[in-house]
Amino acid sequence: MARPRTFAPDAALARIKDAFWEKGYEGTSMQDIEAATGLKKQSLYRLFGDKRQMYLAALRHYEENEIRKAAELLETPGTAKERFAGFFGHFIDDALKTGDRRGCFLCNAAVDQAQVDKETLRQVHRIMEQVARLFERVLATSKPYDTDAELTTKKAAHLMASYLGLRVLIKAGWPEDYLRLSARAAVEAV
Amino acid sequence: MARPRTFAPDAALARIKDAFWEKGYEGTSMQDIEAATGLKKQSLYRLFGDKRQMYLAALRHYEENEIRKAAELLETPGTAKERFAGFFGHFIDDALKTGDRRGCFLCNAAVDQAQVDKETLRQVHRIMEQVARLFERVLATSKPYDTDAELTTKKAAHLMASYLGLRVLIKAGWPEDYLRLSARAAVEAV
DNA sequence: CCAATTTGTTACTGATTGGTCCGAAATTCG
DNA sequence: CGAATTTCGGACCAATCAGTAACAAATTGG
Repeated sequence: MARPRTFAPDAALARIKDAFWEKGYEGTSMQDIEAATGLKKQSLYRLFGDKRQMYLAALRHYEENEIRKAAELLETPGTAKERFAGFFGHFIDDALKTGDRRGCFLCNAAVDQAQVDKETLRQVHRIMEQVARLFERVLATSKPYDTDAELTTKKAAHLMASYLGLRVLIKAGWPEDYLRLSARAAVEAV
Repeated sequence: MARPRTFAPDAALARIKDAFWEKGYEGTSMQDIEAATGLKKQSLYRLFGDKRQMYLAALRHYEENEIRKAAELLETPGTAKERFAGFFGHFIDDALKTGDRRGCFLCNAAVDQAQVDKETLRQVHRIMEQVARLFERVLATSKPYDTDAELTTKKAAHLMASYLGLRVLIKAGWPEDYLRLSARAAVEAV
């Protein structure tokens, strides 16, 4: 009884995520979002509410797609060191291969919006906690099978910082060798 | 022969730095800067050029003040581990005590402007390199007196990532215990 | 085929953006 | 004191911001 929409909302959201990911919240105008999605404002507002809700939806999309993909990267056989080496190496490879310097959307959001918007802060913290738990799971389920919970948490906390820091180093334009060194040291500490 | 200015340019720049530091480049309007400095646009533009130059000047001010202060934090007696433990601990203490969640301006700039503006990228990278060299110097001049240059570089690269990551964790609202764990692990890897 | 309903599109809103112009106030040197 | 010079302050600029209202096109159910 109604005209069906001519676009896939999820595909549009993926584009919105890309836009915010690249330029940040304030750096992305509604015009940018229109261009990225090929949709007009009215459709966007009807679908997502306002700009802030689009940002939060983009963050959720990042969680459900990119973070999920990253989690799968850790689902490999091998020792904990090997698994994390592959994980860290992937982001370096990717940045060098595609020249993608957008960094980690989660980290970007923490830096440029978590301060301004409490809901963003909550979401960022929640998703980061998820990642930390994932790291702990990997440490506990692969050689040398950490059993001390406190030690595991500490290692995971260190890996979190190392991961976020690495992605900032990538954004700051450090050369490949330096990134590899940093990643190697992080993994060796596991 | 001319009317003297009624404010100290450096003090004004310090305020501008604070504004950008807190809200980022796009998040800070000229109105915000007027309010922060107590100066009018005309004076600001005459003194610094345009908004982008104000940002770059603020970055330099950060380098010459905050980074310098941080460097002095490392100028303590003790082993390398002790010196870095004090260094990392300071930022955690400070964030908890003052509630200051602005993070590291250098890291913020890398995340939100290095991508957009090449000069910012250059400056950020240059200053970060300075910090990395400082870390290497500390590793080489305190127990256990690292002599292998490659190992020293690797440790410094790891400390850089750990430092930047820690400051992102702080922005993301992680609790004190977690921050301390992360810092402790980073220091232990030295 | 027609009425109901939801889509997409155009035009517009008031507010704010970074930046400029120009006159008035103030200070120093002659 | 007076001329030169510079700072300061408000008005002003076009462009852009996020968001809205109103209208036309399209599709489905009756």
